[in-house]
Amino acid sequence: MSDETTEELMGATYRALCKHGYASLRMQDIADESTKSKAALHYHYESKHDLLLAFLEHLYEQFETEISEDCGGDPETQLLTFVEERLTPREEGQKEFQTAILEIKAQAPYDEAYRERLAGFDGLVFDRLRSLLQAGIDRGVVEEDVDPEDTAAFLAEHINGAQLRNVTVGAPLAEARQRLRAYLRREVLVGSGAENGGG
Amino acid sequence: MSDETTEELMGATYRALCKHGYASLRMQDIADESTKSKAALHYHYESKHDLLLAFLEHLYEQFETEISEDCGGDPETQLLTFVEERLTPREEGQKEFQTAILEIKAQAPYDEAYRERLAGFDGLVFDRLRSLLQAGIDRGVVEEDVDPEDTAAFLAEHINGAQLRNVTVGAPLAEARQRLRAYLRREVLVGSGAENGGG
DNA sequence: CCTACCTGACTGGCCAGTCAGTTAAATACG
DNA sequence: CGTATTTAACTGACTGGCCAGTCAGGTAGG
Repeated sequence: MSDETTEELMGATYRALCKHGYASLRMQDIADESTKSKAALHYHYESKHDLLLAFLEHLYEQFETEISEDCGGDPETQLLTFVEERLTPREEGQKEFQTAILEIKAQAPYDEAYRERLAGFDGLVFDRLRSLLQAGIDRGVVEEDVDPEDTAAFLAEHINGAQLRNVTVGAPLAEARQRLRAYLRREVLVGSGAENGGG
Repeated sequence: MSDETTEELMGATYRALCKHGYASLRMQDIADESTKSKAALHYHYESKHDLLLAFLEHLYEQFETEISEDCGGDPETQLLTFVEERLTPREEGQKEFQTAILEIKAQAPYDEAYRERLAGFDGLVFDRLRSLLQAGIDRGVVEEDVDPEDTAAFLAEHINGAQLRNVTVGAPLAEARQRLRAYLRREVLVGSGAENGGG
């Protein structure tokens, strides 16, 4: 299959997921977002499941590239930016897409292949957080008693939770972002936290 | 419909959800867990969706009762217990059930009725956390600069995230529990946190 | 004329929901 | 009291729509 075709089908899958979500996604929906027919999808991919796995793989590679790009500024800014970026919808349809991904996450326990791909994403986020925290400690902008491993996991959890709570009950992401920023400044970053005001 | 029948069908729905999850739950699966036939379910409930809503309602009432029961001990213990209880599978099949609920949460954006029920659960947890924090402040076991509203939301988010990350990528709940406990002791509770050890 | 790519039409399985009864218990009636 | 009638609670068999996946071709480039 040509790179062009791959790219088109991955794009169509993205758009279809945004429009319809995962649970009610039909092969026809993906075909409708592309210039190809439903049968063409089955020509290129063995099954719907197979296509979705390829899509996750594709997404992983995109994310991997993207995540290593935005390396501008000091660790403090980078950490704040990275964390808040996870909680800020950027493009059109980003929110719908997050929801679709959440649906896939909820399927992970029933599907090892999904689980593996999703573990990849989580690992990327976790590693990034950990290395930013470590860099922060090395340069003295992150508190010395912060354990990068623990804190990275804590942050990864919290980002997940904020997204989930936003999707589930409509809790505003902006507020979750503020709370997490406050946490970072108070607990993690040097020079703006609790040690300033004792009470 | 008799209370007995209601109870049986709600129980059957619970067991079926544990066994099959939400996405691949069939009316037949629920019937199989009860002494009734599939047609009987349709006799009592207008549709599958209707039955599931009734189930969520039932669950809400159970949870509401349960949550107001465990009112033993000081606010500190209660807070720690409550938070950690959310991150500790109790009964058989609790984990599977949490997964099924997560699947429903992921459907909330497409289904207002689900969203309302789930907002109810979230509200129950949030209110409990907030009042425990307030009680803690009043009795001097929770730091005075803690905002009960913000911290309750932060905790609710974090609990959601820990569960999600556990289900999605198999991150151990026990570790998430420890991290959250550490957070509470360090940031929220008086007398065991950062102010003890400066370096 | 062969291969890669693609299509419209079709098929088979799945499953929510329906329907035409059946049973048993309650209620009315002589 | 015994018998007729109604009603609630069911059941097994069926139906109709949906959709992933198939297939018998078609077309264009090498």
